[in-house]
Amino acid sequence: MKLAFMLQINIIRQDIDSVKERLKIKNFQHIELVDRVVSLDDERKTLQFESETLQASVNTQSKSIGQFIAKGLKEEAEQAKKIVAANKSRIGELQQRLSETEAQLHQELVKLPNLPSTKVPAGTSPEDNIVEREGGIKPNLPQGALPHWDLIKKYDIIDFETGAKITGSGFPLYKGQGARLQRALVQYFLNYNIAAGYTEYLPPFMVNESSAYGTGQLPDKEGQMYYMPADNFYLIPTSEVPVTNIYRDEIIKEESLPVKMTAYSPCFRREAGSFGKDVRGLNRVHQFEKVEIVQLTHPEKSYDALEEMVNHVERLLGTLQLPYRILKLCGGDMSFTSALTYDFEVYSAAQQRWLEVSSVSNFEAYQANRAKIRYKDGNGKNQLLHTLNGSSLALPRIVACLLENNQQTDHILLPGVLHGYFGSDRIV
RNA sequence: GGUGAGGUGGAUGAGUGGCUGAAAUCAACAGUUUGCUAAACUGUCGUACGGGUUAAACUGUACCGCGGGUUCGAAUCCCGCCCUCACCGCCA
Repeated sequence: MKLAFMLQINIIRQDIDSVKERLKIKNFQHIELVDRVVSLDDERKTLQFESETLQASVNTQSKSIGQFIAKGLKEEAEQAKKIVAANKSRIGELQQRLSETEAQLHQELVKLPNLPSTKVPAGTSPEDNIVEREGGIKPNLPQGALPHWDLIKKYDIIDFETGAKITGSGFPLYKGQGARLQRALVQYFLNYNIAAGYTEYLPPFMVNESSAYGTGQLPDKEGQMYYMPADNFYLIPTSEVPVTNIYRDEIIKEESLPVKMTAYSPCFRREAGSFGKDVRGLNRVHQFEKVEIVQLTHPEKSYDALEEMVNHVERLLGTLQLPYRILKLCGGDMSFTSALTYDFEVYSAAQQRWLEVSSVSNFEAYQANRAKIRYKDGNGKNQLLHTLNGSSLALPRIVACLLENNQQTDHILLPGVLHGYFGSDRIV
């Protein structure tokens, strides 16, 4: 971690003004951090230079002490020891200040979010997102159509009340056909990703602090993750965290790129402070199932990979026959770590609103810098690669839409691709 | 949870206080040889942060799991922690 942040400061120093400009596009509120970070880095360099120069002379002296002793020149040895002792106390002070400065620099640096790509539109709220395209057909629901929170009761497939009894609100208890539908969707999504060349992983569902820093959840999302103090572990908010960290501190052969990985995991999110119909039913829960795709790519190929991933998710949504739209997020709505993000939303016909079901992002070198994920280039130099990820897909809102959009008077029809996995063409 | 062994460069693996940023072997890369492949031979071959340079060259410091300590000097000695492996206990 100590080494990695050094790389980022050099990128900032190359063009301080443009860094500030791009942070403004991201609606970042503390632009002054950039200047602070640069001046801390100046201080660091000065201290380091002075301390290392002194250390070099100490090292030379120490060698000569060894030689004096070997030749039996006691007087000279004692003399040299005195000089060394004087220098060492000075080095001690410098080192002290240096490590304080480094700690401050690191502390400030990790507060800086990723820079948005030049393709990102300015904006501060979801209204400023740009609709790239829409697909699928919105259904005309019959009179008396029910929202999913009523449908799940009607068919007895998800029990929020008992989930709340067992754990708390936002922890759904899936039952019978509801549980089976979860399993069917996970299976289908994984197989779909594997067919596109992704390697399947089943990762740990808790991560340590280094992993959480590596992908940028810390320090930004501290408090949004469930934390286990006894072991200093975090429950994962997405399998992006463990999966990307598979390659933390690794150097990958260039010819092995891109690395394509997929994983199912439950996701745990505290999501404090929301209420009302935004969080009703499956719209927002503390634990949910998700299948994720992650790519590690050559820096020059990452935007091609992003497009490929967007198309991949779009086709997947198409097979579910749900009406969807793709948004390019504006600077202010993007995550801390992202350089460019496309959100996928499906249309929830009974609620008559769009629900986010996937978010596909290019992090460029931001995560790679933190997690020290590199490849060796043609000149034998280690270079940061680019990381990307996306949901394919998050289950709850998909389920909400499947239920609402396909409801009939006494059953719910499922799309054809799920029949085999679910073992039936309908929920009854 | 208990006991024991161990963590050294891409890999294997030497190294118990200065001549060790680290032997040797393998892998990798470059070259020579070779009809091709193979083999043989020669050379290169860790990382990070500084100084220096148009860029190099060159040069300083640190790093042998992590963090402290002893010493003029630590991979090597001491303390704490983490991890891995083995066996035992418990257990899905």
